[in-house]
Amino acid sequence: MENKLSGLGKKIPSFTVRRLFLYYRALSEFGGKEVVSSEELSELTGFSSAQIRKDLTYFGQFGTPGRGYNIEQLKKKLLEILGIDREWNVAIVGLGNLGRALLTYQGFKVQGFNIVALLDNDPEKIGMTYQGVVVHNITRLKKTIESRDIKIAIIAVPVVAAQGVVDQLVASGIKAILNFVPYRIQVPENIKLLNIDMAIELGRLSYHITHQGRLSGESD
Amino acid sequence: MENKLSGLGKKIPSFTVRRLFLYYRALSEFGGKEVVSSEELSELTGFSSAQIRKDLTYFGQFGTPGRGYNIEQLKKKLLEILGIDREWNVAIVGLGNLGRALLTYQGFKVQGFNIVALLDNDPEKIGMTYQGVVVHNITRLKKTIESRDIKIAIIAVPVVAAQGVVDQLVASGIKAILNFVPYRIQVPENIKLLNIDMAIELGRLSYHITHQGRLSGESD
DNA sequence: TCAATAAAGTGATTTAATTCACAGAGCCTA
DNA sequence: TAGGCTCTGTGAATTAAATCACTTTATTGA
Repeated sequence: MENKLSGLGKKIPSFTVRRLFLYYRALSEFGGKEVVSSEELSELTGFSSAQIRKDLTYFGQFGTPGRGYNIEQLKKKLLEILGIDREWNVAIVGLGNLGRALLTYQGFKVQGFNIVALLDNDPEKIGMTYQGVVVHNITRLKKTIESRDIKIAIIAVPVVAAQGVVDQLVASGIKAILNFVPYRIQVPENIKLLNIDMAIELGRLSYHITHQGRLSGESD
Repeated sequence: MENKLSGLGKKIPSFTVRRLFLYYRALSEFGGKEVVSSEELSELTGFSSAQIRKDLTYFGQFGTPGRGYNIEQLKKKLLEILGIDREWNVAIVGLGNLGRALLTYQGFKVQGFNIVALLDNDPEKIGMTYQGVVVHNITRLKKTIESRDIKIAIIAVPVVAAQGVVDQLVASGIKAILNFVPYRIQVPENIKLLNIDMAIELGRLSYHITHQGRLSGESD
């Protein structure tokens, strides 16, 4: 248990990581105050104060009993824990409407995710520049990923191309993939794959409307 | 317990609803076969066969012991359960890059979600037509939502505008909102709000890379 | 018509996540 | 500098979800 910050030895619930990010965001909206209690952070984020305290203690003891948490210090710790105390080079593969929209999404840059490479297989797009970044032929994927030290890729290609692209990304040394393709992609277990599937979410919404008024206990 | 299909009386886990959608998608990829067992569906979706059976029995008994599930019949049931056995009118509020990309996303239409209204407050955009749909001034929100019988809205506006837009949507009788704005929006509890927060997901990816090799038990 | 078999359905168990509730640590005031 | 107060940190209890493992039921072939 040498290094508390790493969360070594304990199993961190997946939801804890999500929440840490939201704590960070909430803290960033604070102005003026120096210290915040778990109770105040609870009101701001909607999570229970007990949960906030427990989430934080997975990684160490950051608070002062009787006082609360020093805001700047806690923000710094959260940045470290989440690994966003640095910049990341990111590639987008697939420059259809969604891929191009993601490229312009400001939320990424703010958090230090820089989109430094674009890849597509459409001859019309190869060579074009979007937001100052040139589109390369997907055949140059490995070279691009390696030379720019890219660890994170966002994919927004057609379903039929998705698994092939991912296989190439994995072979190129990518570590994490954000997948917008509505398809169950396979990756080796040392690679982190997160899926954003908008169709599922719409399905959940229509489920909810359809079952309104009944206790169908869907949360989140 | 009159109507099993509605899930009345039981509490349905939120993840069950997600999975039902994925079962439906998997079944749709089947060709030729008439019947499928929970074991086969398990291989196709990655969820355990026991979980699949349990998920389905929340809504009734659809299978035949010793045989499996009739594919066409099960697909039909899943459509009903999810409420996607019909078409939904959907509005997009906010036509920045993301909003426009969502408009062209084919995945929506395929599942019967028709984007029939676009709303923005930018004079440059009002009156323009995207994908055959005219952009209306957001001041006409209520009128638009009501006249087109829109129950679902997708919002992709700037953070500062988000809560205000949602309040208007709620006042207009919307039932469900898919929110792409990285902000914790408040809604009355009879309204379903789902958030897609891409920054959180990137945060999770960088967390994972940063803590690689340690047991930090993040799943999904 | 009757095994044998295959797979659904489901109560019991296990595992994971959240909440509870309180002991103890640091701060402030008199 | 003691005493009260506040709020963290954390085991214990609870709740929720997933898995296990057994029972039941339909089907098929002899």
